[in-house]
Amino acid sequence: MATRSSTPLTERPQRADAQRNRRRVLEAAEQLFAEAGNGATIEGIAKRAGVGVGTVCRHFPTKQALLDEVLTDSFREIVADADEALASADPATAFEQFVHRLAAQQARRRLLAEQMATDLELPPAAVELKKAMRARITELLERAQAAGAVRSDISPADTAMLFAGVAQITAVSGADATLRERYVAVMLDGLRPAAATPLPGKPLQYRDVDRLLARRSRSASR
Amino acid sequence: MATRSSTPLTERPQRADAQRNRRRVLEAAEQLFAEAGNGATIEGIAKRAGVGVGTVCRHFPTKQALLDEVLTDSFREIVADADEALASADPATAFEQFVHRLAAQQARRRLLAEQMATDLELPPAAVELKKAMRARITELLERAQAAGAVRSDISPADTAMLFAGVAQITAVSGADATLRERYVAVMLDGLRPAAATPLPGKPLQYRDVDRLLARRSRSASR
DNA sequence: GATAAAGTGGAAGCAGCGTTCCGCTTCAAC
DNA sequence: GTTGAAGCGGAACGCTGCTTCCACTTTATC
Repeated sequence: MATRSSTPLTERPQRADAQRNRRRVLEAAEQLFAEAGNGATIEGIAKRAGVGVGTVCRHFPTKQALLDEVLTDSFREIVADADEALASADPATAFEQFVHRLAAQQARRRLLAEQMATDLELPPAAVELKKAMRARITELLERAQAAGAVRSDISPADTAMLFAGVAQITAVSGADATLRERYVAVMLDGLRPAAATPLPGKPLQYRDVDRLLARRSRSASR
Repeated sequence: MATRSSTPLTERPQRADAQRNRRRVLEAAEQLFAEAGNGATIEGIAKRAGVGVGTVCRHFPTKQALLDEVLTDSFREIVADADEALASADPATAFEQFVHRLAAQQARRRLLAEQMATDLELPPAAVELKKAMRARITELLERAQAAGAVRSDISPADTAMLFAGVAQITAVSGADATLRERYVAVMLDGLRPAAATPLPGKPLQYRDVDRLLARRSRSASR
């Protein structure tokens, strides 16, 4: 959706078979990235999509471009999930529902979990979506806190980190959805006001997250 | 300690400088694996140790061998931490103390967190240590549960997974110790009987973990 | 100190993977 | 149908990182 549209106008639309192939590649990439994270190979993606490597590399000039596209889709879906949850009347339910969905997204796309925690370079479209996602998380959390359903000494960034951790470990170990939900539930119990014991340290701010990631990606690129 | 001792007896002890270099390589490897996980390169390790790549590769014939050695050390330390905690009189304190230490180990050695969740192939020495570690975790948890300090519907394997997740996300994102302790504390709150809401699914057993990992490492070796 | 074994550094070899290139095929406009 | 452009596959290329090899240096023994 991003790559193709560098055609201003007065230009031929993409050929039908090309469009079909592009979609196939994207689907294959999503699957393989989900299974193997960044370890998925172009050749593997091409094979699963039933095309040659050349085709993959024309539609997406570099592996990073392909990765960006998949990643952007993920953010889009998370934002959509958040909007759906926000429509719910009950703030507590909204928060819990969203958190389960967030973890599911991250588990399904191992890639996403990896990237959310490590890489800084994001395509412009994804940057916007990430901002939107953060705003939604903040709203969901603050509403739940105002309703007394969630302890007040944690921040949106804390929330994101905590559930990213749970999602990542279940995704990486190849566990199933039930196990993931189990751990999300434990995590949610830890966030209830009733359970709250004083926490060490201060709530994490989003700008701290960005600083951490910037520092890390500068030192060891991997 | 494992590689060198294939010398039965009536054989020269290793030369002094060789021993020194071996230790240096091991230290450098531990540092770099901790920082960059499996992404650390032999050349980087050699450079940090102040030796040539040839030297690294003679002491440790493959990268995996080096990795095994570092990993085995980690397990050893965890078992030692557990023994120390077990010596504590109060089961609740013992459990909490150990869990903080476990997360610290896993965060310090990003490698460990990765391997604990993904790879199956372990050197024989590490296999024994892993068993010992599991036994310790079980004992710490069961004592804490018997004392009413931890909810009874979670298993030792659940515990390991949960804290591995927290440790991994803080390690990968390069967060500091305070933040990690903060999240471990939230997690511990989630484990208190007072907070407990019914959990979906069944407690994870260690044999389930092994099955998961076996399946995963068979499908995508990465 | 002389000597032989042990150890060392780094260049060369090799393998995996992303990217490029080009002759051939397929589509779609006329 | 014909034709030209768009798209395709996969071999070839280059880069990066693990491993091997060997001429040279260091250690320890006599």
